[in-house]
Amino acid sequence: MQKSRTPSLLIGAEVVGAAVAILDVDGPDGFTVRAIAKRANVAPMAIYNHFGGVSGLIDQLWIQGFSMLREAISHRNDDVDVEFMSAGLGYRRFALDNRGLYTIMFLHQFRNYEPSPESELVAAGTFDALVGIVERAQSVNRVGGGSASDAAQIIWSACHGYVSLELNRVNFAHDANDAYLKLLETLRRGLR
Amino acid sequence: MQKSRTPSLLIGAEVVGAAVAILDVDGPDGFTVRAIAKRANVAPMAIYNHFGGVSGLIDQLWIQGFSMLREAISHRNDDVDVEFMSAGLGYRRFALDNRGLYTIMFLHQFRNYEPSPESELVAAGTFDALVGIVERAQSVNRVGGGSASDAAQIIWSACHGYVSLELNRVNFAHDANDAYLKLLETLRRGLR
DNA sequence: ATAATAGTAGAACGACGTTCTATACTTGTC
DNA sequence: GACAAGTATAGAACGTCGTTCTACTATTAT
Repeated sequence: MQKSRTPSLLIGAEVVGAAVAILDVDGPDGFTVRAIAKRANVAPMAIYNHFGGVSGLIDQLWIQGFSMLREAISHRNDDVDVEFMSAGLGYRRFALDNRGLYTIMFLHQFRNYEPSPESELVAAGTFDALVGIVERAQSVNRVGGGSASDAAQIIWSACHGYVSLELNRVNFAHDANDAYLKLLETLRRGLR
Repeated sequence: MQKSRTPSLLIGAEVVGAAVAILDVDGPDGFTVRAIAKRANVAPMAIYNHFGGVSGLIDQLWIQGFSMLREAISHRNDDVDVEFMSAGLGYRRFALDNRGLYTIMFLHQFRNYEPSPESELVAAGTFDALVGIVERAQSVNRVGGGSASDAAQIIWSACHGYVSLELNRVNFAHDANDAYLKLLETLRRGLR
């Protein structure tokens, strides 16, 4: 017996919300079609009708994650030092506040999933936002004159590595907040 | 009909070898009990008899990985700059040469797997090796006088982040080798 | 030669991703 | 309000997964 139906237009949002909630709480282990559908009050088939399967759903979450990350690191400021620090702090805040999305983006290789070309483009756009920050810092000689891409890759690597280890509970620092600040300062000094 | 038997003493090594080989080539997707057993010319049950299940096998690989990583970053040298750089380069070389082990240690959350307390100890020991390098650098004022653990965490974060993104093909640098060298130099300058 | 040890094959269980089908709720149109 | 089209639903089904159990047999030690 069929109890009720979720309107077409809402299904996408409900499923995405349920998927994120499950990832936040249970991690990849709880991320199953049946569990997501149940939490979204939706039939398992809905995930296939609306996203073309689990890979399509993950792709949607990937895109949402990189879009949000781009916003999280983008805080234009005339003081490039302030802009750099708030980008770095924003990166970590995004990861800690959106563990589920960060898991999809960086922490887990989902079965049979490969990011679509469109998803790769969004990720590249997020990276470009960071390159922009570096270029503005270079224009006032706060960062050395080498390749902006290389410097951006270095910054991203360091920030990602830190939160990645932190989320996996592999942080031996005395104060996690303080150590991250030190990391950002180290990058700023080192990149001069 | 039973064709032949693998002697008890060899089963462990055969299974570990097969598991690593599968991870290296196929990644986590190919990492199944049946596939590992087949490649090792062993019965699936052997994994349960010898390792107590998949979790036990992963634990063994985790321990082997962190032991090898410890060796890979440990190259005592009177010149602390040389020691630092060879540790950094050794870290990346280990990751690139042992993608399967690195996947288990950092890149994938395996279903129902939590590192055992013994495994955590080995990982902590690897981190301690890095702390030792930092302390020797501090003793000759090549690294600032703050917490050695914090500095080690920063270095580990940056190196892990770089190879993690690189292994996931998220590297926008023009020359991956060159950008990694820049990363190490940046850390060295920034940590003064 | 005999007995203990231990690796083997194979069936079985529940849960997974995925596909298919028939049903019945919703929505838009007359 | 009646009707047709669209679409979300439940449920069965397939193959594969981790895991457990059992009967069998190759190996090893006595």
